[in-house]
Amino acid sequence: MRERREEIMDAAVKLFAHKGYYNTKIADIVNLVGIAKGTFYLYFKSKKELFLSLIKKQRTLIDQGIDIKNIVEESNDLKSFVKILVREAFKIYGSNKDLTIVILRESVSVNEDFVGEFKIMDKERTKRLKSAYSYLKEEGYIELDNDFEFFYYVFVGIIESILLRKLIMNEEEFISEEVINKTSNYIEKALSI
Amino acid sequence: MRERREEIMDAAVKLFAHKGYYNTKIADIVNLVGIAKGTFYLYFKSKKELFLSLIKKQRTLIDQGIDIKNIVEESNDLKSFVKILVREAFKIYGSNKDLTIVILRESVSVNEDFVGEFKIMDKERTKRLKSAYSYLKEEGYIELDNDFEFFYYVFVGIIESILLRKLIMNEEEFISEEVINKTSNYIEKALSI
Amino acid sequence: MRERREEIMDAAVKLFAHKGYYNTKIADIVNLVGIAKGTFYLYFKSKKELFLSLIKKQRTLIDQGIDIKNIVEESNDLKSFVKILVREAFKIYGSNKDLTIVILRESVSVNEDFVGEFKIMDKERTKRLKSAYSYLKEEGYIELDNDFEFFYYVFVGIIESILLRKLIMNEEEFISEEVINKTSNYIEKALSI
Amino acid sequence: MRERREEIMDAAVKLFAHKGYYNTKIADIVNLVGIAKGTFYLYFKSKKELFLSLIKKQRTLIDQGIDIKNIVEESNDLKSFVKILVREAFKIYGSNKDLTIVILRESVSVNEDFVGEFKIMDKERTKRLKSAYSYLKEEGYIELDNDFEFFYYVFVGIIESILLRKLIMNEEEFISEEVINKTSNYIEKALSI
DNA sequence: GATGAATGAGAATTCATTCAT
DNA sequence: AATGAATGAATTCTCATTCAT
Repeated sequence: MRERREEIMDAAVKLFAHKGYYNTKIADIVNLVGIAKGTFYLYFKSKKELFLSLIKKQRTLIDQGIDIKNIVEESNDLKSFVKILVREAFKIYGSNKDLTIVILRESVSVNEDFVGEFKIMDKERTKRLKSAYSYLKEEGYIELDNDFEFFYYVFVGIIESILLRKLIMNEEEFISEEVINKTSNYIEKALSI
Repeated sequence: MRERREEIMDAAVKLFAHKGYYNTKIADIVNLVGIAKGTFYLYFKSKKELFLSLIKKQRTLIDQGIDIKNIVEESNDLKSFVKILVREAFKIYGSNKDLTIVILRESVSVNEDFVGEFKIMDKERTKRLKSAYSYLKEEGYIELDNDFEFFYYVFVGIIESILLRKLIMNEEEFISEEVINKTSNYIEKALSI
Repeated sequence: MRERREEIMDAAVKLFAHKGYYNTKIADIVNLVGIAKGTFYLYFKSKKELFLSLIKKQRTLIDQGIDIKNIVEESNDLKSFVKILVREAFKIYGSNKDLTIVILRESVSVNEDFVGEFKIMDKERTKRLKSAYSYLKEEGYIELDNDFEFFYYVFVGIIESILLRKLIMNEEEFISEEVINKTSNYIEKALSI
Repeated sequence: MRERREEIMDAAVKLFAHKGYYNTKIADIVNLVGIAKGTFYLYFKSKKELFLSLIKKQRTLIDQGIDIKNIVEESNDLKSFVKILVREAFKIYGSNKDLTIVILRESVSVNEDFVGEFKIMDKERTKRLKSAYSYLKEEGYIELDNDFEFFYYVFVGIIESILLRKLIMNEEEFISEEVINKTSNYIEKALSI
């Protein structure tokens, strides 16, 4: 039998993705899992803690899934770098659709209890993108006057925009080669000299 | 004296922007305005109705502020077109910072009561961007194989990404000429042949 | 121009009859009259006072409309007595339909503020019926063992039952000769030797 | 321990009978039962639902308590029929005094939410009385020109009039043989040839 | 007399959390 | 470990009444 704690997280992710954090009640979650209310509190101190666990899970997934160093080694120009990065990103997000939806949605919202975690998340992403940025610049793959701030906006903005829409539309196979190609093409063009 | 209704909307926008819809209570709003609870309900049927009014206000602002036809007339290539559009967009959003934050944040969330309104908002934006897209294509300013879907992702993704961060960081003068230039540059490069 | 006070009472009666005391709001009343809320309180101390005035009005109408002494003089047997009484009663109630509905409905309900008034109303009716009862007994028109309690139940029960249904069904001309005949026939039979 | 749900209904009936639906607050009910507010909502969706349950309970009681077919079989003339019916009715109502008061009182009032239920109640009563009426006519126990409408008024009017007064006066033993006799006597006389 | 914006006490309802079993 | 009935603080909303203009 799967771990209770994970069962609960899975149910919660489904509900959060479809109804949002505030409209998902503990009652909904335990109903979906098929346990009693009290049981929930054996595994999570509170609804907040559950949510924090989800953020951490997403962090871990990305951490383990995206390794800039690896991508650097595999790529020999801006085009190939961006393409691999986009493919990796889509692969992770696409295999955790509901969790991705939850994070995308709630990360822009403003719950005092979660901002801390989301800031950490953002910091790590920034760190990853910064190392990518350094590499691309060193290699002369992107303009000298290209500053990191906008490098970040282009990457994050385009990818999140696509993710949000494709995931919410619930497109089964949105990580097609075509989408990866197009996405990386546009990003590459925006960033290239 | 300013209209009560607007006073309430202003206070609500401030609070929604900082604490989110769910964490802002009617009590917070009336305290900020300095009125009694009952007074709130003279001007709004409910908290929901207040929020819907805010969405409509944003729609109106954008509707009146962005006129693709005008921009088309004033521009003679992709570069100038994008620049004017970006400038106009930033001007509107920048002069209604809190409202923009509220809409950006809550529009990705999933409140059954609001999805309808947000869908309308998205439809109108799509319509605007489609007419821009048609013009650019007719004039040969963008690639033939550029499809609207990604045209939309690039525009919306980059702009929203910038807005969200700049607004939340509360940068007083984020609509500098430099930001407009950079933003439009990246978008233009992404879209150009 | 009609007296404001009466205008208000008329509007209130209409609303009370259709929606009941609790579901009729001061706002409804002033809207129907076409005056401001404050104006209402120039003529009535409170919603309660308005309602008490209505009860008193009904009392007055019945007081002035039903004169047992008169009916006694005009009748020469149980049949004629009951018939005249029923006719008079229906005439009064029928020409104040809404007010009658209001009183019939609210008199059985239990608002502490009104029980006093309704008790007075009941006392006066009891007094009227008692004098009728005395007369009928003296004349030997009703059985010796007929006690007043049931005499009262028969009269009040049958008439109220008919009134309630006919009024609520909103039968325009419910006070037809036929209804009067039937009603008095049944009552008479119930009471006769 | 008695069922919570029934405990709540019992407390509510007492309060509704004494103070009416509108003057009885959820707070009153839970105080009388000795539970927290939230507990109320574990057993009833709302105050309305609680009231609807009470109406249905009364319907069930009457349904199970009065069987016209049975009464027909046990009786051999109008007198005996009416007497048995009156006795049965008084027995049911008398053993659920408060509930009867509540229903008698609120059924004449005009709450949009309850009219539906009260109409059903009235329909069932009409059906019962109609079958009684048919039987009595077939057997020649009541006049040929006696129409059902007035048959209904006599029965319902007299019985409700007695019930309302006796119950509100809170006469402990109002279902005495004497009251049954008198009541059925009057009704019988009113209806007989 | 007339107004109607403002009031605020009070009511119904929700839901995360607890705890005795 | 598991349960689920019970809790009550917190929240939204209502509406009779007031009072400055």
